[in-house]
Amino acid sequence: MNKRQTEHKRCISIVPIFNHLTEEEMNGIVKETTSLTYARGETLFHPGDVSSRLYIVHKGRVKIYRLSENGKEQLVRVLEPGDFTGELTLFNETTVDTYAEALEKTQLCVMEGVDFQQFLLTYPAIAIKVLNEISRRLQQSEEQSAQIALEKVETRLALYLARIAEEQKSTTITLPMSQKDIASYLGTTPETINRKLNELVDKGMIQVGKSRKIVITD
Amino acid sequence: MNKRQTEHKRCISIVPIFNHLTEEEMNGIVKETTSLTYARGETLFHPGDVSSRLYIVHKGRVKIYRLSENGKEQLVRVLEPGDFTGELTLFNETTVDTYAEALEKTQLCVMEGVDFQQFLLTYPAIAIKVLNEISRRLQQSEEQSAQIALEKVETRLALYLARIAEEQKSTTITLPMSQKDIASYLGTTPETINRKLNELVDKGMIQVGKSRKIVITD
DNA sequence: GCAAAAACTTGATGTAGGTCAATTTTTTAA
DNA sequence: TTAAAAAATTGACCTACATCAAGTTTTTGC
Repeated sequence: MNKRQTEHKRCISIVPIFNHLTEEEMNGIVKETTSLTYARGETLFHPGDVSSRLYIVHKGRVKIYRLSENGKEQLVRVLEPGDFTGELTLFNETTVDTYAEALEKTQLCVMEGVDFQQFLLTYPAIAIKVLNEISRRLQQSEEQSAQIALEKVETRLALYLARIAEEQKSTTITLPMSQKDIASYLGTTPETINRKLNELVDKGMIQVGKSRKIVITD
Repeated sequence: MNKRQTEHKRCISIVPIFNHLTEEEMNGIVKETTSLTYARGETLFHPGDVSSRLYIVHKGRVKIYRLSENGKEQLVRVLEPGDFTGELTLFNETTVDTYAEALEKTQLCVMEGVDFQQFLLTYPAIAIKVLNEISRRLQQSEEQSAQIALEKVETRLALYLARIAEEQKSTTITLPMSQKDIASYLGTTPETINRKLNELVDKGMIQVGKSRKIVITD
């Protein structure tokens, strides 16, 4: 196995949906993937692309977002190492309808949709893992939708901070993105996020430190 | 095959994800399903239930919705005959977090999650079909989320009417639900929907008739 | 390390649409 | 068929948040 393949394998092996495979099976996938590297700010794909590729993040982070006709941005999701994305409607030739942009220097493994589909047919257990992951995302997306529709910005922000605290298993958290991106994710504006953060400080619920550090006191 | 089984089979055979199965395969599923009937307004399940069942609509319609803490409702989706729902995170024991309520007299086929999972392992092609369907839903949900976050109510309503027109393949449409439910679906209030409909009439873009009929002139 | 870019901050002002309330119309179910 | 319930309609008022603008601070990339 050459150096490039070793690199791919390292990528595949960290992906939750693949990580229970045997050595041999994993090598099978490795053959089908190629590796790509993007610099911060570079675009992986954008609406109109007809790619049906599966992207798996190896190192770095990728943000997935949409634009409205008047140019406003909605951040859909941020991919961390081990996460994947791509048009998973593997049968129908669908057009991409989101933007994907590297938030920092990012390395990905890429697989053609048709290969991935073949792979799922060979390993149904993986298909079910993928199904689980997509279902989880669907549930999250529907919850997000409901929150934007029903909750005030302050509530959404508080819920968001609580989730980050849970993810980071600490009441001292580092925001994983800029206030601008948080605003875009929560369906509001950077100014409002900033003001609401201040309100939470005034209410004694949080303290804000340098470089996106926040201590949750309530 | 007895009468009840025939009934089930009729149910299974209309579901897009199952309808390419052979006679024999279909009979295999039929054995695993039971039939349920609900009256208009009855609840199929609600948050807190730990059921992992798969529900397939045979006749009638079911609305899936969420409630915020302050009691406001967000309509997530309406299931028509052939549609399915259920916690598809088949592995992890997840708790239901939505309400499901029959919009009219509704007949469903029900399968236990564990049976369904076994089924997907046996027929990987069906797993991929389900994956396709869930991916499509995810895409729709993310689009919905972005629209609520970024677009004005008038735009959302116009897009909604356009989609209904496309679904019904006509510029004379019958709204599939009450203004109250449309409001809930679009993340606004019945009063606002009513006013925006009137504005569209004033602008000469639509005409409204009796019993939820609308003619789209623009 | 430094210049440029991006992110953050704060104030002033405007408005889309939410809320409340009361009436009329339509639908439902017995 | 009809009474009761639900849905639609309309008006008056209010507020959460967007928008615009103008600094200030932090981060980035060379």
